[in-house]
Amino acid sequence: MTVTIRDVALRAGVSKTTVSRVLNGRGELDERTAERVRAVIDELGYVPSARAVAFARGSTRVVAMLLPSLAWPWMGEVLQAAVEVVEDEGYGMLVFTTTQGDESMRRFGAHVSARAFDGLLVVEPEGQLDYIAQLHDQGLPVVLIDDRGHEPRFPSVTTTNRVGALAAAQHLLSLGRRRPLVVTGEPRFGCIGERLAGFADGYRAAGVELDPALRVEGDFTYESGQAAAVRALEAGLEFDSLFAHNDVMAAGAMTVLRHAGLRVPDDVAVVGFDDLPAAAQCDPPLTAVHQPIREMGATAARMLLANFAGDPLPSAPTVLPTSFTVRASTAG
Amino acid sequence: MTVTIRDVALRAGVSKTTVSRVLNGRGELDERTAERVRAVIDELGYVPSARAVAFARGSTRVVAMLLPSLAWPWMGEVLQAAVEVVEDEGYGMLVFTTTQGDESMRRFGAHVSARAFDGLLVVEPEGQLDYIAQLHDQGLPVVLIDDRGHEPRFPSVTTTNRVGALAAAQHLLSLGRRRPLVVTGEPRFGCIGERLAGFADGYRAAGVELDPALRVEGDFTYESGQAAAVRALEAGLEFDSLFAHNDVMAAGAMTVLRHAGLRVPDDVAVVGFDDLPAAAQCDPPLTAVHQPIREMGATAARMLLANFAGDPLPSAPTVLPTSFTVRASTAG
DNA sequence: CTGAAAGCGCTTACAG
DNA sequence: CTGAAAGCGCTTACAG
Repeated sequence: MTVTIRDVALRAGVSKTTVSRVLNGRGELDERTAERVRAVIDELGYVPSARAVAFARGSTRVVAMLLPSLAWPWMGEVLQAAVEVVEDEGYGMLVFTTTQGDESMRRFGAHVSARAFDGLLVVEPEGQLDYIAQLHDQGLPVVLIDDRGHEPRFPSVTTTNRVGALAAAQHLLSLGRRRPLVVTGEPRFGCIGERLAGFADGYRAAGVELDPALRVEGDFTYESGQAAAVRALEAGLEFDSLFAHNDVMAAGAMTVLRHAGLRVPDDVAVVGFDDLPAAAQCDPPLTAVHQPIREMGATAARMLLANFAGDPLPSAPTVLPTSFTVRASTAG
Repeated sequence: MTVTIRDVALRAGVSKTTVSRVLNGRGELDERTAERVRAVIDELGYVPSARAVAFARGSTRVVAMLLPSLAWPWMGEVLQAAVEVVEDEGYGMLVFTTTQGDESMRRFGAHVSARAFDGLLVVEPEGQLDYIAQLHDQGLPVVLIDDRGHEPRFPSVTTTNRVGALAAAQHLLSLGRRRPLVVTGEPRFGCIGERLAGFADGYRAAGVELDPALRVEGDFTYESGQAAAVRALEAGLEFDSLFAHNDVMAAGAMTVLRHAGLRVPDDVAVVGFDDLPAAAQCDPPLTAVHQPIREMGATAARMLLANFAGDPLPSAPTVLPTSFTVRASTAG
């Protein structure tokens, strides 16, 4: 049989109330009594039932994270970072993915309604931003990890897309590259506009107006990076560098460039965005704007936990700075 | 105020018992009564509290997964597959990682003791196989997803390492490659022995005894794949093909080969193991033994859920077959 | 077919 | 400093 608070109370000769107090360090209590209770707890190997505590307290000590497919490397990174923070506080992390579309959301909604967790972390909630906002308005603590520039009406953590892209421009300029091909993500995302603007800012500051023809749209996939490079080459575009809006497209593009006989970085210097671990494993290793993915996940989780402890969630987005990692794809 | 079973009972003019019955479809009940109760449930938007149900039933409808860092691509795949299965049954998935070593295990142990979930999925429990076995012996439903050949004393799902490696050998032989360099993982893992044996089997069947000198040890990382290739080249080893015990080492090795002026597949045909999505994004795209990672995750999750429903967990490992994916790294 | 009542294992005013 | 008692919101024998 599993030991309960009652067993401990009986054995220690105190009330359950007292045991509960030493467990939670609440209320003044005679240090000797506490000592005795602790001894019994150890002796019996007593651990409070998570179910009973959750029920009695009305909170679960569990936070949920809603994200698209975990099969994307970016997701593993944020999740990992958030899990670590949450675990440190003894909380559990419940994960939900949206790979099944509406069906996923229906299932997720059931857990929300059942109040199966105390707070929520969200990543890339394409199409359900309104639903999430509604949950937030209904009182569920929510923090969005906003890598797509959604700028929602509820708490979020994001990064400096514009400044990051500016750094990419400055780096390429410092290498004398004045005709960069830009491989963008889907323009409907706010971050794409920011990255384009920041990049243009950098060139404009050096007196270079970017040629709109040197812009190809991708969709963040490897294949779209390849396709973008193919289109640019077939169109006979002339470029001495390439700035892709994520690492993966940069990698796809580099493969195409190499097969076309172009050398990276000699003929084309390449810069990515994200700086995931795989960036270092490209050939050549990829220079990239470093997005603080882990910090974003950890910060969002910390905000949520602080909120449980009584701190209000900041209404303005929390912005974490990008940095810039130089590797062989630009640094010969 | 959130609506409870009491509100529904009152409004429908029945007892809480009856409401509970229509909720759980248990016991015979007048269809008209049930209909009326359902109407009230809809009207009030009633959803049973997950906390209260878990407490009353003594089970949580949550399964946990313990895995090493989520930052490894393999992990995202298994997790994703398991999450989908679990979500389909309305269960939640709690994730724990072991990136913090003993501290992680201590925290995880606290959740186990608190009976915070009904069953456990484990991946690569290096060093804590005994602890997990102990949990299993104490009655916690556990399934190991065994990609490392641990062959534990409790339920597990694994794949055909030996047969997979055999297929790699046959493929290389069909290409006329008789001097394969083998880049292994750490030999302490059972799967490595099996992959070596299966590969040797294939060659032996063709009358070729593999040269033990043509074996270099790696540790499953990209860098170790590079290092292995460097060592082989520096040692002046002659090989016309390369079989790496995972994709990532194959990718690392390919980079080194290319920089050494060797062409893949013309000079060296390369085969990996795992066939993660990234294999298709190598240059050239990587031929690989396909490990059924997703099926392994899904199967393990299904076994656990079936066990909750009363099915016994199989005592022998459940073995899922590998397949073989041919791409340009061997198929010029 | 339906309900009253006990029970799941804690926490938390309230009283002393 | 400590305890008796109510309460959290369900499920489940048991009785009818």
